[in-house]
Amino acid sequence: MKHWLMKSEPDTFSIDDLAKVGTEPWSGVRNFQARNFMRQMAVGDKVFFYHSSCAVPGVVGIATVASEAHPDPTQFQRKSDYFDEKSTREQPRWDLVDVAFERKLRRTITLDEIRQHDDDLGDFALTRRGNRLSVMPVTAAQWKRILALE
DNA sequence: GCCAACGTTGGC
DNA sequence: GCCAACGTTGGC
Repeated sequence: MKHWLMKSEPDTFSIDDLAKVGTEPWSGVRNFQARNFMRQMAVGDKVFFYHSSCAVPGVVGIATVASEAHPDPTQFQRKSDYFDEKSTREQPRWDLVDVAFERKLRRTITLDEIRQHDDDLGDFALTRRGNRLSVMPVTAAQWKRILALE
């Protein structure tokens, strides 16, 4: 089983939104590296749900991967913000996975806190300078250490 | 294949 | 709202 971190802006889609719907197709990823990570996901993988672009950025919950990667339907929808004219049904460019709610953390493990533990965490995409990836891998050791902060 | 211009992300 | 950093695009 692998571990991941997925970012979401709480104004758009928060952990409470995920709790409400239960399962959400993670549409709208339009970055090749992030897409490739989703292609590596398997059902049952654990996901840190991370709130970005907000007052207190950080890990707010845990989700699980609920489907293999499959084509993101929004890439075909002309009216969608995520429409991609280079995508065809035969050769879609963008995939998504379904993400299922598992639980909210008892408190937010803030980005600030995670940074303070950089030495224990080793190389971590989230705190790498200039990182903008919205989907990234987390090692088992990083998962354990971050969760221990809860 | 280089690289400037542009758009986006995301912390602050 | 600012801006650093980065990915993508497109001209050459």
